[in-house]
Amino acid sequence: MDKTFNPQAIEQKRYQAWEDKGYFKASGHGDPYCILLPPPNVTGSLHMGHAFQHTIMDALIRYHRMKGDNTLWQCGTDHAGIATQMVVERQLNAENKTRHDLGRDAFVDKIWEWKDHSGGTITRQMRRLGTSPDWEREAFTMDDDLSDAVREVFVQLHEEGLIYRGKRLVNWDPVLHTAVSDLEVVNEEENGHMWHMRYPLADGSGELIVATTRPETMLGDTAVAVHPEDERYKAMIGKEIKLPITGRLIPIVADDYVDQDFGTGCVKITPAHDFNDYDLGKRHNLEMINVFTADAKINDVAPKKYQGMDRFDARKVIVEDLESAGLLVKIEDHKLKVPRGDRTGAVIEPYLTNQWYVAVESLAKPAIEAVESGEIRFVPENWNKTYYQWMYNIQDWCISRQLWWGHRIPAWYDDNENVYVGRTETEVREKHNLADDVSLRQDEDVLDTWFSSALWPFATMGWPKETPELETFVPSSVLVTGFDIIFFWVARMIMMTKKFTGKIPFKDIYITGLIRDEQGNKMSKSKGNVLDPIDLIDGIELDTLVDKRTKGMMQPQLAEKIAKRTRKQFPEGIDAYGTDALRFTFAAMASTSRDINFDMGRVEGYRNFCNKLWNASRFVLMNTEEHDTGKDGGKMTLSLADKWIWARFQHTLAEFEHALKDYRFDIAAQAVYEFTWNQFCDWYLELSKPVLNSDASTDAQKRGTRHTLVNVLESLLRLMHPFMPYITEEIWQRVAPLCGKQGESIMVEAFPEIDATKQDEQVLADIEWVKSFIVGIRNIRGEMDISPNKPLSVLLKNASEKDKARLALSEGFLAKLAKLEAIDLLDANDKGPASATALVGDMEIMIPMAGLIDKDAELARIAKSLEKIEKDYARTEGKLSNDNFVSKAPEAVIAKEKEKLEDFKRQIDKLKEQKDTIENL
RNA sequence: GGACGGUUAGCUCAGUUGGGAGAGCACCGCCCUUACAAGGCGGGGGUCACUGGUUCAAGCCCAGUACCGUCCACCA
Repeated sequence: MDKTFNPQAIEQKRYQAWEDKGYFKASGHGDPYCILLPPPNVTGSLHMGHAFQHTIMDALIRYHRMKGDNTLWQCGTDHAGIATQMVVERQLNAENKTRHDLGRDAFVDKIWEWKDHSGGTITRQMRRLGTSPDWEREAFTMDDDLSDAVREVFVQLHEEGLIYRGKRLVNWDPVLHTAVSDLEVVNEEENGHMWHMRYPLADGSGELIVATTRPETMLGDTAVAVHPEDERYKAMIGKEIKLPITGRLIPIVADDYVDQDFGTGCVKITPAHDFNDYDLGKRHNLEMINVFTADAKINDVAPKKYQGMDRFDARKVIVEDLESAGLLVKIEDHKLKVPRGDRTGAVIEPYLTNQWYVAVESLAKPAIEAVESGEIRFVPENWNKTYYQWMYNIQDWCISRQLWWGHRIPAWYDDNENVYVGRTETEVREKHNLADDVSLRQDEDVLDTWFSSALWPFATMGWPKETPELETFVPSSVLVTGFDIIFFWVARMIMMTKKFTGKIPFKDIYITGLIRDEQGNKMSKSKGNVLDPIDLIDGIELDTLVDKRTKGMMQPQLAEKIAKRTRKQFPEGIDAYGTDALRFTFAAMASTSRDINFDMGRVEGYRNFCNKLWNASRFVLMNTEEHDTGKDGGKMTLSLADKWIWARFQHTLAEFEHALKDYRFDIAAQAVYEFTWNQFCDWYLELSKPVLNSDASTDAQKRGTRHTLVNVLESLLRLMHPFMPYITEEIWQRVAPLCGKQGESIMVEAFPEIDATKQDEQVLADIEWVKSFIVGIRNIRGEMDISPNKPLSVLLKNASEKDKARLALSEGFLAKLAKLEAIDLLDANDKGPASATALVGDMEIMIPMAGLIDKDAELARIAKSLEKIEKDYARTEGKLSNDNFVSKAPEAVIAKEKEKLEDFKRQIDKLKEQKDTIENL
């Protein structure tokens, strides 16, 4: 084995072997355990959020697989309608072509071509991360099976009247030329203006001043609204305005919606271009005049002058025209929320079109109940409030998109615009008795990508066919995902799965935190703070990293700043930390907090941890390979340390499993780390050396220690495997045979089980005694500047029978670890020579000072600990002298305090005694 | 406007039912001790944001304040 752990050397070959052997498939026996991978976009590449969530899912999957469960990780990718279409369109644009040059069929073919060729990036990267989903079941939301499910759901919902078509105001993306759902619109506050415009009354008797942030929409105004109680305008209700520029006559209406105190108290109403105006228009039966084209230019309803102008150009011209007509009162600066498409960033336009909708109310009810009843559990629990808040106010879902890539809506129209819904055109004709010569054309639109994602829990299991998987793996065990898609995806899966299977889709929903940069900023290309998980695994040169962060930016002017910051933060580039270190980092950071600031220092720390494990294993192997490890029998005597490390391991194992049950991966990781480094390496390996290296040890003792070394390590590797699959496999292959194990791979071994016979509190206490003995001496050495190499003779004062018994059990350990050449007991009344002392319970360890220890230094050391203990003593005494405390606190607490007090007292007495002795030298 | 988080060591974060403030990194000192310098041994460092309350006892429970953040809705 190399002296330093080198992840590159092992990862690839191990993964290939696992996949080739089919270890990722569900075993078919045991309790079902299933996780559904949130299907990443087929266009996507692995980002830190994926890597984090996939690590957690893989840890759970590997754990349950090792526990013997019938474990399935269902994976796949999402066709990601808009994202994918945009990627391929950009490629066409580069060739100076548009999708319209190709036509729909050719364009869709082109996307499939792209998918076959380039769609595998993210699944390749998942493999680098060591994830173990059942790749043979990998699904794609546009696969035939899933498409069948989509059509089936659509038709059934339509038959029940839960899918309908309607002409309504929708969120329209004028760049993509498609409707989008509410969730795909992001509202951000931006600086804008408020224009105050004069609207003259038709009878010439006066005017109203309206305030608007969108003057160009005045072309479509069909009313002016005032509050019914507004004294200023009450008299004008019912009169007409002569709309400037168009000259149309529009009514003044009264409506509660108007806020008297905002703006002028007069609102221009444009029902075709504003959601609130739309509602108001319906209440008042107003005309709806659409003045925009699909790309948000002024259409031919408007006066000739404005036709064909972009909406923002038209705004300028209209404001100018109003101004020159003396109709512009003033322009104020005004902050407003601007709706933008989450994909394009284009300002979304409320736009009147025909779309398909899902009526969600009846679907939402059982979905809410599933969470309220506790059948589905959010972890952390608080997320259910977010879920309820949205679900209680849920709006009908616009599911049609004017795109080419996606599931085409299974609806056909005849020449009279009658609509027929069915699984196929043939079915439609049969069902509606349409003769072959009736021409039918299919709806041009496709479905929202999230429509098919909503079916993921059952469509991937074969629905609508009745399959064994549907029976076994619905509901799945846990959904691991981010809070950003609770509405988009989680809620809709619950609704659809309840509706079509009658079952819940998953029992637990573990909501992970969001990975941010070390300062808490969101990682984004424009901030130039994105980390690629693969770069953390493989490492990356500084120049390459700078290139990656600054190439192809939307705002190239930021490039220089980003380059500079990157060079400052990573002067040497990024080290190759390896998959296991990265995974362990993610596990260790997965606490309950909703934001996770990714700290490179931790990756480095856990890389060091891998190296520590590697070298500890090297030590174990050096001392066991080609030696008798007791695997074939033979008498074995276990040392105190051997028994202790087993007892300690039981604790760690219990803590790990308990933490995993609560999805506290941070606690689980911490437990493993602490055991491995602070117990196994720092103490047990050191404690094994005296046994292995001493001529006085018997074969049985050596065999016992070797057996323990190799078997504890082997168990530990299995414990760690879910977090760190590669390094544990690599080492296990060498270690397992020394334990007499024949298995092919650690990943199909059983997870360690708690062995009650190895839980031994007495042994744990004994080693604590040994440790404090050794630490006491090391402390004196450290503070008194006594070289660790200098052998010391120590005297023990006030040793009890128990101390003596423990001494007998551990003399070899003490001699070696504290580097002692002699340990002698003092008689009860012998004060002994002037010494530096350490306390182990009531026993004093004395290191005679003669020629070794400076008087003042030792006095200072005593003063320091005396000060500390006296403070503790005072606090405890204060408590116990408080009548309220003594009369009201539980007895156990009081007893504990009393015990503490006595302990402090004893320590103080001994320290004072020491002080006197030394002062009198 | 509504909902939900956060504030603990220089940094990133734990702190389970209230009962002697923790980890990693960073820092200081000593050490290349035959697994590991990506290491070993020892050490320093915190008014637990603030105010008040409950309690014998509060980082933890309650009320309020300040600051930071997220989501939803939205006034033209």
